[in-house]
Amino acid sequence: MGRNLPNLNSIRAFEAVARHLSITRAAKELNVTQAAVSHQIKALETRMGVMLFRRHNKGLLLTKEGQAMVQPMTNAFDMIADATNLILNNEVQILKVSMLGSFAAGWLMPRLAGFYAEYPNIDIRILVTSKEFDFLKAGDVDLDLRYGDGKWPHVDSQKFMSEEIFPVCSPALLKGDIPLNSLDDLSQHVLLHDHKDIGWKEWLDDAGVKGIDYSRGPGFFQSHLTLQAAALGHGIALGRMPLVSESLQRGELVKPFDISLPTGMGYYMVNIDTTSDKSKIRAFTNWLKEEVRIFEE
Amino acid sequence: MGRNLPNLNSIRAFEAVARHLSITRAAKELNVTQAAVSHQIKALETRMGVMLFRRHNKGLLLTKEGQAMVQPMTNAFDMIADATNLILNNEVQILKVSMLGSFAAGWLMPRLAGFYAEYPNIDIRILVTSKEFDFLKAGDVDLDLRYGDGKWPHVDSQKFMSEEIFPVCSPALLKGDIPLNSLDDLSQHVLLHDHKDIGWKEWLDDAGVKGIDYSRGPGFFQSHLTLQAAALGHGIALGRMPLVSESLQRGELVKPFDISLPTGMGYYMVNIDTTSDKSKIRAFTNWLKEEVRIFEE
DNA sequence: CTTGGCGATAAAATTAATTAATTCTTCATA
DNA sequence: TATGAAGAATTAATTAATTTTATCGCCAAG
Repeated sequence: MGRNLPNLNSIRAFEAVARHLSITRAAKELNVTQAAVSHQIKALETRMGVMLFRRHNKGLLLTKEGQAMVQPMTNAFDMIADATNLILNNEVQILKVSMLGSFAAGWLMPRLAGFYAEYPNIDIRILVTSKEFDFLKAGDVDLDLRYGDGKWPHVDSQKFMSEEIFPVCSPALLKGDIPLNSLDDLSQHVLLHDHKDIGWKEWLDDAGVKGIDYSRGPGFFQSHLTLQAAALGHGIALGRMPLVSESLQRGELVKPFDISLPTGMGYYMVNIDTTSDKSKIRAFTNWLKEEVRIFEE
Repeated sequence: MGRNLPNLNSIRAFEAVARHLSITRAAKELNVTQAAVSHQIKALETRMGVMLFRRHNKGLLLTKEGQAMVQPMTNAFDMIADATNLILNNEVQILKVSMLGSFAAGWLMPRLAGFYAEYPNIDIRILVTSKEFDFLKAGDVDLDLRYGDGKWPHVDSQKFMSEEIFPVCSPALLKGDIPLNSLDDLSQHVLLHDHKDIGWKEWLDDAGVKGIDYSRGPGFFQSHLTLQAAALGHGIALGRMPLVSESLQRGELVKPFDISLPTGMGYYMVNIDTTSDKSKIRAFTNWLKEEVRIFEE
């Protein structure tokens, strides 16, 4: 059906300008600059070979040709919007994603509202896993956000974030009696440990700090508890980067030094349900990658 | 009216694919590659968070969601196309353009069909001028395509093509008894002259040919007659580039050498009617510039 | 087994859209 | 009249979106 459609984006711009009779206001509605809309209108007029607006003292007026276009275009766009919204509102998709609780609480959850706003038809169900994803119970999960080194045989994974570690402590500790200005001051403080492979030893080595007994201080079996202890001012913990994001954001923890060390570990997306309906998964993974991009810049 | 419209180009691609139930056929209709349409569909599905087609062994099938979208989208695009065509077919614009007859015949006319095809609502009326455009009678011309050096005081002109000169002769002459292989062979031939400032002397100087009496041979008062004489095999003329374009195209004349000399003269667009309805003028001048671009590449 | 048709994909290239920074116009007001 | 404010137009540059090219994989028909 060889229709001879004009450029649809120009038409959209035209329709908005015609409703407002103002390029500036149309630009606001379309969330672009006034210049962008002006360009679109000019291009459309050139392509049609007809002026659509009469430029006037105060504002614009539609020409006869412009007049004739407004109503059909408005109707057409309403139609498109209605059909789209029907699907976006009625067809709620459920996307089941598994991940570590620490990742959910420390990084993902606070961002998820943005996803809901952008994809009102996709409902994310978070399944919290303890350590490694249990393949045997994988039947009802679409996507796994997995922590590790990416070396899982026969698993098609895609990295989306790298882990980094750096010291964190409560802001009160910084203002306390014991100074924490130089790296050497660390020796005066309690070091809090978690039970991960890369820890204080590696960070101190990387930072070039010598003569500190990196093994002293209490250890916790969950990173979460270590961070809590740090937030309570009990000492200095090694924060892990996506995980401490929220605590830093809220000011519960601060970064006394700006030296951070990649641990070689990271977060990976693993597609579990390889059957149909890839679109909801793509929608989520694209959004996730974009959030990471923003987070890291 | 903050509608939440999806990307309109994807929607157009979707509508075409849905009608054909084939990406390849839709791509043909849209005059793009199959890959382009595939990308658009994927992007739309991702953005909607819903699969619109079920990929099948043979061809595609619409999903429930896809089904729901087709009819409204088809209607919407029909509406847009109808409104557009109404203007394009009913509102015929007349654009009056003046130019030298030699330019019209030698370059513009054969291309004009392309303009009519692209802008069915704009009717070009060509007014042939003899030498210089007569400003006193300018009232009923929108645009002047003027030949010269561009130095017209108080005239807002924009160059769109440069003139170049080079020898041309009839193809029969090349096959004749007198050879025309090297520049020196020119001395064996009749040189045909027109009455322009830059001519055989300048071209021969530029080509580094010495010892040829550049003034011998008959002269004609109109370039057109000079070229006609050359086409009849009466000798070798200096062709001027936009003007001999058609004769070269049709094979009436050929270029024995590949040395061409810019004369410093050229063709300029001069806006005469500065009042309203710039769009038809822009449509024509944009098209003209594009034709020149294609011509010169 | 091959072959051919069709869709998906990745990377690169090309186009189109957008912005930032001005400029131009047209009043309204000092 | 100046002067300034508000909105549209413009230009050049940048950024984003689209398209292509080339290739792969799948499946069905020979």
